[in-house]
Amino acid sequence: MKKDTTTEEKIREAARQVFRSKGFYGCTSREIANAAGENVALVNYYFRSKSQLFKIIFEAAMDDFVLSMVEVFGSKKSLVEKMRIFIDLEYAFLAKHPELPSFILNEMNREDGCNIDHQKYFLKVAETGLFEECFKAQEEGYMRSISLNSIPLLIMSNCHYPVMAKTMLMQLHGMTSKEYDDNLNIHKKLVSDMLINFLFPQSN
Amino acid sequence: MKKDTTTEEKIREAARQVFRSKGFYGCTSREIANAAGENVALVNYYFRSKSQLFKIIFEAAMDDFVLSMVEVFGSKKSLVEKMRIFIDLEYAFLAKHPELPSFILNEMNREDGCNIDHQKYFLKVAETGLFEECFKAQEEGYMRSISLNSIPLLIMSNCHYPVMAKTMLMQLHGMTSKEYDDNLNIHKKLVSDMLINFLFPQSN
DNA sequence: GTCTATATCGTGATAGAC
DNA sequence: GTCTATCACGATATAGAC
Repeated sequence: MKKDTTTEEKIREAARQVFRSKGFYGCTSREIANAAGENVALVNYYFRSKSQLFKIIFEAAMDDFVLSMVEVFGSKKSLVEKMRIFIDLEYAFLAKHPELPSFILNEMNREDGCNIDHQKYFLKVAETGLFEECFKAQEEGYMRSISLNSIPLLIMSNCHYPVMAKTMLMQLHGMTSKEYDDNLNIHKKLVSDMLINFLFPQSN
Repeated sequence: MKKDTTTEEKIREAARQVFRSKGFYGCTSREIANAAGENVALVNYYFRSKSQLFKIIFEAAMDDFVLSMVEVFGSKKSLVEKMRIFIDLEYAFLAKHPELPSFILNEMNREDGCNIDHQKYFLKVAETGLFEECFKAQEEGYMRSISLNSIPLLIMSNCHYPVMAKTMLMQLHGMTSKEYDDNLNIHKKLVSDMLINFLFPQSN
């Protein structure tokens, strides 16, 4: 079924998994090679260096990271609908990629940030017209008049943080992983209601 | 003015600063020694190893982390008042220690988590009686009946994430550090209003 | 393309002079 | 207590045989 995955693909996939869960400094080239079932020489043969390989993985992660935002907000639904759908999709997406928000934030904060042009990714979000649409809705009194900067921040805070803090929350409440997952589902509904009610007051 | 800070204190303070901003794997013993204006031998003379030193710094960070929660929620005010005060104090606290939430979450997620008993810190939060008080308020219809697990999560999401995501937000909106700080202040008010309105519906 | 062997460097930690 | 010198190890990266 797996078909003929090439050595290069095996290494890339292993790097993806290892880098995302441990970060650039948290792992070694050998660890990636082993995870791929290969040796270190091949890692450098295909990708020249650990840094180069990381850069590829990070950029792919940024693509994943902004893709879900862009897809939903670029669609033709009403703003409230988009918001609800986005939160739902984002929770589903993060259930599959729980390490992504921490990975992105941490690696963006590294001094030695790999010379990556982060900004181009965020331009994609702006290009969906999300901000213009919110501004218009605010003019019409349909949406609460708050800073446009606060809107994505409210959404991301309430979608990303809950998955980033999994370990801490399990300790705080003495939960198992299963119990945490159940709670996350309940929490999602709250977040959705709270944000919609706050951002679109008359939609009660 | 600085009085006689001992060598040991200088190293501890340097370690605190470096570990918090870069994490355990993100820095070296020599880097800490240099930051303290001393050499590596002294680091190990006073603290035996990098791991031992880290453990001390991490535990102090956990104290800081839960202290603000415990202080406010252990006080004698009404629940709504506590909530508003807590959010205010938390934003002020995080303005001084913006690296703390990322540091705690990241280091707790390390496999090699230094044999630290995290749980005892979170017991302190539970011991304030916060959860019982919320439960009682819910019984009385004063507070929205949501899972007790979701309450601290809503608060932390909206207090911690905004400071953790500083770099990303600056890129997303093309802001300077100063502009980010101004926005954060505006955001704090929104968060406060949103959470209070959601958790205590009749307090409008 | 793939492997073994190796060069080079930086790291944590310590020995030993003062 | 403090420093210099050094050890032992593991890291990235590459040379060179196959």
